[in-house]
Amino acid sequence: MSQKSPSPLYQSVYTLVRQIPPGYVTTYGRIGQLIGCTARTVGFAMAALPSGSDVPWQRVINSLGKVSPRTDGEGNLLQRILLEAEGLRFDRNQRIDLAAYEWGFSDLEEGSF
DNA sequence: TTGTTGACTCTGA
DNA sequence: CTCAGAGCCAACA
Repeated sequence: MSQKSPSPLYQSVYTLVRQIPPGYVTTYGRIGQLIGCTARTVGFAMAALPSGSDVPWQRVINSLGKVSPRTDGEGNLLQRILLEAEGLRFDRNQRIDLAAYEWGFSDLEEGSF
């Protein structure tokens, strides 16, 4: 059952995002460095992500700790709702405290304090 | 093949 | 801290 549509690179992104536990978030750049690509490529993979997928794309945010202004429009709003349901805390400017919620891929990235 | 676009990040002011 | 510009890689026509 090989999936032909998406590139192997995309699968790497999705697989990595699936490893994110509930209540935690990560940034595009972090994933990009782990898979060996730039943040733009990671965001591109997310954009190609179909609705109803098993990938918690909602836990993927930008380095600013905020949801990205998707082209869909209401997508960023949905992301905020989903993250709040996970137990995350949003700032007055809809910003998340990465220092408390950013997941460092403990299983893949050792150390990190 | 080239050119454009995109859910980003970095550096400078 | 915020705002603005440039760089980056990958997919699509």
